Amino acid sequence: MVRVRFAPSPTGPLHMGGVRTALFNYLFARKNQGTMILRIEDTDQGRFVPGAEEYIMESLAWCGIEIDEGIKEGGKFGPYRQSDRKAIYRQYSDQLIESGWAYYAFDTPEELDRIRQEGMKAEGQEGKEKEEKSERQAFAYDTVTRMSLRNSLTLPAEEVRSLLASGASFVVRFKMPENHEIIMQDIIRGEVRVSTTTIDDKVLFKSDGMPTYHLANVVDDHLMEITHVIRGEEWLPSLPLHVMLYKAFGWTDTMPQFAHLPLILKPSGNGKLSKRDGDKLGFPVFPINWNNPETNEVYSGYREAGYFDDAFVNILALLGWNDGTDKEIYSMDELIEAFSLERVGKSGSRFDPEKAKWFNHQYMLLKSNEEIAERFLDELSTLDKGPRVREDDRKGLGTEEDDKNDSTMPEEEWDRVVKIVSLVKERAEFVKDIWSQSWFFFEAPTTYDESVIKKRWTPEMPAILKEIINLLSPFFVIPAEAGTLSLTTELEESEPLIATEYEKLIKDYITSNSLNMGSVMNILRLCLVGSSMGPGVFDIMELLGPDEVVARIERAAEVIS
RNA sequence: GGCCCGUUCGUCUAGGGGUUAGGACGUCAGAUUUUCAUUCUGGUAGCAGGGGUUCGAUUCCCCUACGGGCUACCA
Repeated sequence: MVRVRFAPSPTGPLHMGGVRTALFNYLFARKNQGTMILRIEDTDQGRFVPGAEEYIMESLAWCGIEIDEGIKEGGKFGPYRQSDRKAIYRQYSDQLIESGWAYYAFDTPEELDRIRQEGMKAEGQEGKEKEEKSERQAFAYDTVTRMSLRNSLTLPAEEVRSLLASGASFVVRFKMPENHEIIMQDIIRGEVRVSTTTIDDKVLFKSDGMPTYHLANVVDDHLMEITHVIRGEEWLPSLPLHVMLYKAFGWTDTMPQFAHLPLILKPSGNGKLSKRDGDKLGFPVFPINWNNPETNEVYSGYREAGYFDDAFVNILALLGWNDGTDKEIYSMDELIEAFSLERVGKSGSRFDPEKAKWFNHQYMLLKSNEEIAERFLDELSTLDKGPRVREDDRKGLGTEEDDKNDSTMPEEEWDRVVKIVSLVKERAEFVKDIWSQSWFFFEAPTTYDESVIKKRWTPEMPAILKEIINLLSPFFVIPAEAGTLSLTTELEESEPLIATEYEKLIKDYITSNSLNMGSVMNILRLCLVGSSMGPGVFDIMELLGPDEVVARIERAAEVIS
């Protein structure tokens, strides 16, 4: 039975690299009918950030990453928050001391800092004689230095006992064996060997009574019966320690398998993508908006930037993984089906925001017009733009509950929006682009592109436009003389013109009068849209209806000439 | 500095001892179109360098370079 965990620390928002780690855990779990666990690693009380835990859960939920065991979901291996498991760790720390794998250390952080400083100076002087630029050897609490520091290895047993009894502050350190080669297996990287002489005596248990990541992680993974540890490459350097810990506890037989994922790098410049990048890079690094409770700053997320949840997951999945085919668009189910850790690459990947947009565009095309229309209307209601939905109708529009297409919107209006979406979505990357591609369906242009006028407008144009108006007037929905009147009865009686009928009407007129197709069409577009953009002129006419088309032509002719 | 990991077009990547080194994004050009865009077609561009091993290395090994990670009583 496969059991994996995603174990973030609630020190702030999760960034996209963290989400990808969660995703790979999830895909692996589902692929193997295993269990996905969310464990909150909050052993550093100093770095606790309010709201981060909720943020993590909401982000994963948005991505469709389902948790089987966790704080909210429960499970037999709880609690799932390390601060709630505090009582557990002490006994394991004690166990290691009893078995000689760990020891008490009484050096204060200040003392150690001072030693580090001095070491730097001493090395610097020494280095001067040899090589000016030689860097100092960083101090390490290790197999050689530990014998000259204040700990239960150097102090008389008596003194250790009285120190502990007096409540002196202490930490527990792992006693890294000397000169031992640790051979590790990583699913992604293969065999990794490290000599223990290069590893220092890591703190396992802090003076505040909490374990460090290393202890908590190993103890919890063991207790929670984790079978595979899938985490970022930044943990690879501590793998030897963890492996030694399993050995020290006598848990080698049930030690999980490890897979260290390559990192996601910034698109330009150096380094891995980091939380601190915030919005500096010109694209979001967070899955959903993050409101920093300390500064009240808001950092943008993919959700709010307009990315579809499935597109975002797809983008993440292909950062460092592929199934060996040319396929690039995957649903979550397809990802689960195709996923394997063996096909995760070894090298870090730079994130390409341009390609991310392309992915979103692909999902735009894939989704139904109705789904896009709903999102579009939601977007418009927050922008306070768009269809002339009456005030009382609009009330029903923005509310969260209203998932199905807005019942308060008249059906013809809804159909019209869907039609508009179908016309412009192929040229949109995000739902918000749909407005900039289609606003002229909802409001008449007030300005007219000068360059088009300059290029296409001729003295004969007013007469030509007049002729076109005459061509269309027989199809008015609202008779010119009538005032406000009931349009329902009129609508039922006359079928509105469709695009091909407009096309025939106008093209016939143009050819029979041997006019220039390009000029007339472009001027027509200019009248309707105000510039040279948008879908086919006849499609625009169909959706606008003859009354509006004529009104716009009249207004444009007046303004331009 | 030390330890560890990595290195195929600008980017994401496939491939793997003998290939015209494949795809995608981007970019450029052409075609289509009444416009912008889409779309289509085509082009551009890559095995970090040096040594081995081998009949033959981009592929295997070593070194160097470069990139990245870690080096806290943070995770």
